[in-house]
Amino acid sequence: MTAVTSIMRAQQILLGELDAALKPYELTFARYEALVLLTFSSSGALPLGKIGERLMVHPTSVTNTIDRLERQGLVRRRPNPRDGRGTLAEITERGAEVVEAATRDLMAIDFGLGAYDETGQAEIFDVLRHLRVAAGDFPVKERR
Amino acid sequence: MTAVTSIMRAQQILLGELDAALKPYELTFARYEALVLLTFSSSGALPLGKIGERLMVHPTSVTNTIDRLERQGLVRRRPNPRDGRGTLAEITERGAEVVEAATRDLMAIDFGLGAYDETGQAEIFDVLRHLRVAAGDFPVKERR
DNA sequence: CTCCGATAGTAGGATGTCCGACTATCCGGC
DNA sequence: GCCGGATAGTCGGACATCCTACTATCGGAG
Repeated sequence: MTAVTSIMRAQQILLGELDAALKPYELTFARYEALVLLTFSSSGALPLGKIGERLMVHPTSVTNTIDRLERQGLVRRRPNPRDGRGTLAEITERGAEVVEAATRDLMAIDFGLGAYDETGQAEIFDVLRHLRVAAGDFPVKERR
Repeated sequence: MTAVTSIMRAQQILLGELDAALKPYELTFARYEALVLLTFSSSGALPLGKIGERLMVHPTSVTNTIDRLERQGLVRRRPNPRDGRGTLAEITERGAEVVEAATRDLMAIDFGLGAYDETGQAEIFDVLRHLRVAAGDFPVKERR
C-alpha cells in the first residue's frame, strides 16, 4: 500500500509542477502531450483515434483535449482524406511555436525531475516497467 | 521525459485497477482513502482540514469527497466541539463495514501491484522517495 | 451489390482536482 | 474587551478523465 501511495503522490506532485510550468503558455500537461505527439508526427497531423491510442486515453478525452487546443488556435481539425469517418488533428504554426517554447521551459526544470540524475530516472523507468507491461502499455517504441 | 511518462502511466493504470475493484462498493479510490483515514483515527472522526492535510489534497476536494460519502451514508458531518469554524467527518457504522469489505477486496488483488513482490514494492517507494521529499511530502509517518 | 457488424468521433453525465472568492469563527496584541 | 489578521469550510468555475449512447461511415460476407 505504501508503494501505491508513492506512485499516486509522485504523479500528483509531478503533474502539479508541470502544469505550473506550462501555465504561462495556457497549457496543461495533457494538452502539451498531444501537441508534442503532433509535432513528432511526420506530417504534423494524426487521426484523433491514433492520439488516444498513443496517449492511452479514452476517445472522449481526446475530443475534449483537441476541442480546447483548437479553440486556442494551436491545432486545426481536418477531415481525414483516407477515412470518411475520421478527423485529423493538425498542429498550426502557432501551435508549433508554443510547443517549442514550452518544451524549452520544461527542459529547464528537467521536467520536474531535477532531483534525479540520468541513473535515477532510468531506475524510475525500470521499476515501473513491470506494471506498465502487465497492463499492456508497452514501453517499447512502436514504429509509426 | 521517459521517467515522467512512466510515473504518469503507472498512476493511471493503478488508479484504474483500484477504482474498478472498488466499483462494487460504489467507491472510488479517493473516497476509499478518506474512509480508511477515518477508520484509523482513534475516534473515527477528523476535522475536514486534517483530512486534506493527510491526503495532500485541496480543501475543496475534501468538501467534495465528504459530500459524496455523506450522501452515501458512509460518513456523517458533525460540528467540531472544539472549534466553531470546524466540521468533523465521522465514519458511520455502514461506512466501517464497507471500508472493511473493500479493503479485503483490495488486498486480494495486492492493491493493483500483484506484479511486484515485497522487494519490488520497496524499490518503488525508495525510488520515488526523493521526489516526494523534495516536494515536502514527508513519507515519514507523523504521530497522530 | 447489398447488408450488417465494426470503427471514428461526439454529446451528455459523473467524478476528482485545483484556484479564487466568500463567510464565519478564532485568537493574540493593545 | 475590542480589532484585525489567520484559519476552516464552502461555493462557483475550469480542467481532465471515464462511461454510455448515438451518428456516420467503412468493409467484408454472401
